[in-house]
Amino acid sequence: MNDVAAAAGVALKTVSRVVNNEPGVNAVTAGRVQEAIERLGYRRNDSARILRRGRTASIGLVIEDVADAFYSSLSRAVEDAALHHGYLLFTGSSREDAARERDLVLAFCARRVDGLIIVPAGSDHGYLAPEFEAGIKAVFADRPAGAGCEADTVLCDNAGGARAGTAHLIAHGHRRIAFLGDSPGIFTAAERLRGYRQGLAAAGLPYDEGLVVMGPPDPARMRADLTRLLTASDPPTALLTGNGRTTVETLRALASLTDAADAGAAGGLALVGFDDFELADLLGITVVAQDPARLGRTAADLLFMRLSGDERPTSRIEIATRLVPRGSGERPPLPRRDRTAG
Amino acid sequence: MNDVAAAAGVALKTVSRVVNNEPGVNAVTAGRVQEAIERLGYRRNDSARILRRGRTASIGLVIEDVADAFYSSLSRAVEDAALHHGYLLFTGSSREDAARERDLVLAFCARRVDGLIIVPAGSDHGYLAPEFEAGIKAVFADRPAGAGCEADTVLCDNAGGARAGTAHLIAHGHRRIAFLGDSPGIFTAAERLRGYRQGLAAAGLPYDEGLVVMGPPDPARMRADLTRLLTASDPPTALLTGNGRTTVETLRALASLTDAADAGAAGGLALVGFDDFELADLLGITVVAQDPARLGRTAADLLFMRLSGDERPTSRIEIATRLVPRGSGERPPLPRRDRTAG
DNA sequence: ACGGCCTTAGACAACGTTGTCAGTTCCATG
DNA sequence: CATGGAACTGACAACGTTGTCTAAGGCCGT
Repeated sequence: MNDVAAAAGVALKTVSRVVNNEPGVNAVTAGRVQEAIERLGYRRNDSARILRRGRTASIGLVIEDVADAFYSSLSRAVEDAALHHGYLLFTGSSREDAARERDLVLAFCARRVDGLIIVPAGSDHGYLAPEFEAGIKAVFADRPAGAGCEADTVLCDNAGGARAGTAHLIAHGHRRIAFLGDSPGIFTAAERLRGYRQGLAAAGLPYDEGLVVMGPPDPARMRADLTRLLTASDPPTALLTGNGRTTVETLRALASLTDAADAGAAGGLALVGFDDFELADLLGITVVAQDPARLGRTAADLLFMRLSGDERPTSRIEIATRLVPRGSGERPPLPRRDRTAG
Repeated sequence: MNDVAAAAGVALKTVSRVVNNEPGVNAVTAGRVQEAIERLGYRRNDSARILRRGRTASIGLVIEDVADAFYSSLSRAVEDAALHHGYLLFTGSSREDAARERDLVLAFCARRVDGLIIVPAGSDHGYLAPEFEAGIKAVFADRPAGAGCEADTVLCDNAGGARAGTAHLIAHGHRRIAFLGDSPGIFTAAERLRGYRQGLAAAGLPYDEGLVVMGPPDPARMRADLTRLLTASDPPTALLTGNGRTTVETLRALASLTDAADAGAAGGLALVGFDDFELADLLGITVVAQDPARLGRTAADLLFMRLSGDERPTSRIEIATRLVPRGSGERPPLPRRDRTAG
């Protein structure tokens, strides 16, 4: 900018005015400055601008994994909102690691992002206190913040969705419904388990721990668990899977079991998956659909309202789920076979 | 930092040394400073640091759409590499819009990112010249830069993959193979068309323009085009689809056609899809698999080599594709039916 | 002709760091 | 005891902007 000023024979401040389209510069002078800018290929240094002005016009987004369809949809919604407000977006994946989440968030804060949208992996967000003190705004998405951290939160109606999925299966005649969820430490997984239990209770069905399997969606582990479930003395006739990855891995496991000798009840199992996924329509999989784009958009809207000075008490928004019947969830229970004869 | 210095009764510079773990500070002093830092909740301002040091330890990634599985895999690989090198990542989606790509890139440059990884949407990258002049490093991924822009480039072997897919179908007896590609203006789409033609030529088969349909994967348009293709007098017995989205929409269209009255040859069509996708295994879809993670990793590696001073001439790397047979591509041609009798 | 206002332009400090250099203290050594 | 050097600490400028304040000149009304 100094060079431009020298080249155009004006003061630094005049160049600044031209660059920022500030009024009060004579058209002729502005033209001369413009010409110098182009001749020198000058581009404003936003780092200095940020330092001087105190606002960075950027926000940070911490999700669990960009490569996951749910989070990449969310990501895109946030990105659109950011662009729309003229903000730039830092992105990082926590990979379900609380320390990594913390490092990312603090790195973003060190860059003085104006706001954060966080899908928390950890359950302790005390580390944010000094940042809040310093005026950073944060919105939690998909999962609530850990205790002692007051912030806006946007969630899916996890329990409600799981309850609806369970009720749907029950309405189609199922009495033994297994729940396959992600690690119970994950908020959404726990909530969906809760909804499943509510669904059973509402229909007067007993809760059987033997029908519940939880853990990260590792193919080998899931295949083993499914085999165990289906070869038990009183196997389930329906499955409720707890998230997209789990649903997909369940389908893979079921396919491999159907091929194998110990196929058992795998063939006619009813299935409802929590979270929609690409091609579920073609595969005829009934799902409880979330709306990750809406989740992201809502979180971003909240954040930008805060950034524009909104000081209302923090809110907690739940986004409704929608049951999409596609066939797999409407299958009636298979008549029980005597497995000892198989 | 000033406040911390005052609180600890030391000079600014000493605090700086402590914060940056520089040697030459007495343990006792360091302790006092540390204590003040914690008491005041001080966090270093990286904006100022960046301004002073000239390096931002951040890179910008411009892709086509985060919500697309191919790009989100690529994204994740880049993110991992960035994190590994201690860099932060700006992300933005161009949405296949050259102007948006340009705006994003320039915004990143204004923030003085150290490097860029770009999946170009536009074909003119003259706007980058001043940035290169200023020392920015850029790597193009998935598609080459427009004319007059010398930079490292990492591509898939698009033509080779399409050639292999075509050869695969020919090897299974097909003679009339349709190609369904994305808009011909997109580099990868054009390259894949080229590979398809090479594949035909290598087998001595004629190139029939009537068997080629290109355009953005819009469901309605694709359904109409497929219907037209399959109800023609001499319909194809096999399809080669040009990317993930196209494959998926083709499957949807085929499913809907099979339901409909004018099903025609849709049922027994062989299909090879360019680009692998989630659940292709369960659906039994033969694909020419790309490796987006490797693409991203390679691009990031190249970039970080440049950032660490590598001055070798720019390179252009092609990543091999891999044909994954899963059933749909191994179906023999259906015996031709006399459509006038149908 | 003069004072006041508006337009345009520039000087200067400040944003919060870090690199450079200089100063102080203290210990070991001659 | 004097001296050299190592270890530690601090003063100051600079990074490239922008906000504030002041100055110069032209125009208007009186």
